[in-house]
Amino acid sequence: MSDYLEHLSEVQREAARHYEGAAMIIAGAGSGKTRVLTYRIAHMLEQGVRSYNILALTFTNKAAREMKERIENIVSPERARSLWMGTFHSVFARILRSEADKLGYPSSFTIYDTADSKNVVRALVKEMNLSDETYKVGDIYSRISLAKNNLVTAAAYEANTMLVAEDRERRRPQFAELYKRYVQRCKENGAMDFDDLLLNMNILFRDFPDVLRKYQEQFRYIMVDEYQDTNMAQYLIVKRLAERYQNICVVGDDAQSIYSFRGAKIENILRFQKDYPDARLFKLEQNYRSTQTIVNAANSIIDRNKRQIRKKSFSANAVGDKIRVFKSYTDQEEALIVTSDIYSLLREKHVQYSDIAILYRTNAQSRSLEESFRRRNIPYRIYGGQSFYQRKEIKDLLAYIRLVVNHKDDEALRRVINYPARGIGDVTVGRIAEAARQRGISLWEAIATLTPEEMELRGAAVAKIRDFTAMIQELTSAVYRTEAYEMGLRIATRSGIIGSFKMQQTPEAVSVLENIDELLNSIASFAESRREEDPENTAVTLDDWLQNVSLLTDMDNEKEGDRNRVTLMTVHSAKGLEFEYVYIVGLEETLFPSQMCSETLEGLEEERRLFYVALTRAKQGAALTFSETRFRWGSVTASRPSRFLKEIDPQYLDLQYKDELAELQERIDAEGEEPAPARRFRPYGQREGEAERGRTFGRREQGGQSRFAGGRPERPEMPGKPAMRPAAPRPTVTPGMKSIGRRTAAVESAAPAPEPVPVPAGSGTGGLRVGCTVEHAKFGRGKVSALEDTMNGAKATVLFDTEGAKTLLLKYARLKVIG
DNA sequence: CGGACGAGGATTTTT
DNA sequence: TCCTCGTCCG
Repeated sequence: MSDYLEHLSEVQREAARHYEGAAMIIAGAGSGKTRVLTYRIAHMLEQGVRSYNILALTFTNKAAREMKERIENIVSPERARSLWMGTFHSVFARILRSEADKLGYPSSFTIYDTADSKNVVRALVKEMNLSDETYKVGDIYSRISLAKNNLVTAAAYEANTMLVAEDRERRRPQFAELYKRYVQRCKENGAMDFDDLLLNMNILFRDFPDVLRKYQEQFRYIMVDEYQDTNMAQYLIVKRLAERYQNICVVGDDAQSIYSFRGAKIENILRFQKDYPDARLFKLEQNYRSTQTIVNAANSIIDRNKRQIRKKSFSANAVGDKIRVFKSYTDQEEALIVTSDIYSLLREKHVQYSDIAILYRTNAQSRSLEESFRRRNIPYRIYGGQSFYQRKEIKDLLAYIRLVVNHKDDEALRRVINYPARGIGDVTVGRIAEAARQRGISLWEAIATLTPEEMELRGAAVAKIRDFTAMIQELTSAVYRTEAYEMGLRIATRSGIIGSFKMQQTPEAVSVLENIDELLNSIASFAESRREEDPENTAVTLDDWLQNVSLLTDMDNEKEGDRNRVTLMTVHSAKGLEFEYVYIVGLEETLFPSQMCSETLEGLEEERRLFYVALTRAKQGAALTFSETRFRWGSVTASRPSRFLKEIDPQYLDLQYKDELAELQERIDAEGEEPAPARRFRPYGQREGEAERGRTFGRREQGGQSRFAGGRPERPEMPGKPAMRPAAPRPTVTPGMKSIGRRTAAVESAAPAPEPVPVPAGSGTGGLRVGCTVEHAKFGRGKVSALEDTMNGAKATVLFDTEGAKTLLLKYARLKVIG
């Protein structure tokens, strides 16, 4: 236990042992940052620091969980138990719940995800009779988010003549009003959106000095990981918390800052030493992860960025293989090349599926890869944002749970009042909404307390509303005395959701039921892990679970069966991870770098950092691919190789299409550094303006926080809710996996014995022949009666047993060959 | 009121 | 292509 520091290099050890006072650790990719943080905390605990005095903020829940596990292994689980470790959002949600009354929220407030927030905006735009052309939901939402992240409240916004003038210029004069109503509506609904979690922390600390003081005392030691990706709101929270003891350690790498679109300010890390003049600076420059080739290649790219803290990242590992570059003609061929290359890896090096990752710029790119993997029996796992929770059935069930726990949640109520269909239509809901609006009460209060006459309801609607109200009431009364899983199941059953799908015998319905089952299972395992952590806490209720759920992502659930699979994810989600072999696909102009970002220098530099992040995920080897055409926006578009391919020092590259090397170089050269952007694809929202405005907020705010207004003290303090750990295990989901057919394929494909894949010329038909029996997720079984190869890919005419003859494009139809 | 059907949009990245 | 939204009819 005392030799744990010996696992560190000298710099690492120094950084780990320095825990009194401020410190900044600049940690290059693969420099053992997590290790340092882990040992640092372990060391503090060994030195007698109490675990509950330590706050460690990470970027993902997974990172927090893993770090905590490692710490527990070094010291002991008991000693590490009360560490405050988690994402900004989850830690602050926990604090806000216990202080909610001060800000006028219920402590069981709902956390709105992006989709919920957009629904609110959509409803408001409608209510205010604004054109949804000029007031595009996405634009409005991101502007609100931008304002919040820069601590500009609705009141401050309205009072800011400059911002208001800007909106007028942009023909969106109602924006300030919209913002105001949005905030109001969320509060009425007892809900906070993601940005509120940060903004409200600031308001809390600003308006309640005693509360701030309390947390300053509690968090005497603060650590922030991925500091380069913190935004203004996060920065200020940390600054306030650390003010008293100044025991703050931030870790980051400016070269890996990739979240400016979300308001992250790279300045925060650049400014740290000004904020804490006594701060010690540690630079971890040795990369222990990757081969020299990979590190050097990555450096050769990032060196092109102007604004950065210079550091010399180096590797003392093997030189390693060159980075291979593949070219394909279509995105499907690209997928095939990757597939077949994976097979060679498996054959030639002793590589497991789980050692391999495919990284791409946009989620949409996963499609062709997925398809190819499924066809060739490569087990894979897609990590895609929030996908599981965006499934309709999941959102529906969640809405029920939300409503049961928090009656004020109008969004949830609207969603479920007629789901499953129970004869409460728009007209009825409209009348209720009107009655509620007139009285300034929530929809729930309306249906629960008003008479039918007051809501102008008559006939069948009255009884239906009464039944619905009674059902919710009955469920609510059970929540706090029923175990979480049990309660979840009861809601799913009682609401009629399960019943409505059980009636249908379609494969879709079965799949929906499976998803619901997975959600319920995740509740069960959440409850279980909570009980493990805290044996005295016998009653884990559904609202405990709910309060965490919107902060979870796909990353947060890993199932045993998921172990040995190829990982598919966006570059953004790959941050902080590492793999033996990495494929970065879709290296084309307008895709990577993204069209939206490559028009400004800042944008382009961020894309470059993104590429740097992607490349440095690889330990042993990396391969890059690009395609000449790609299926985008519903049709095939031509694309050109990414400028990043040219930016890598060619000595580290191994082009796999030798005869065309010259051509490539020529072509890139001819096109110059800045290919003209294809303007026609540009959407309404003016990105440049957006960026400018972002800066405006920043400048404003630094000078005067006085601008932000917020909740005033209302009631005395209430006892806090028991603390929550971000440990809810989640079901395993392959996003986009809709039909059972697809799921089965994914599971079965865990087959061993990889076989070589021929790289075909016209591979469209994938083993299909006339006369084959096939299975289709929707149409069931059928017999192939004709095959045809067209420009668009192969087509098959299938005579289905039940559905008759259909002609299907093979690249879309998921046909399973049976015999 | 609710289901069927047709039109049109979708793709930046995430807590 | 797939999905969502709006309209229309039973």
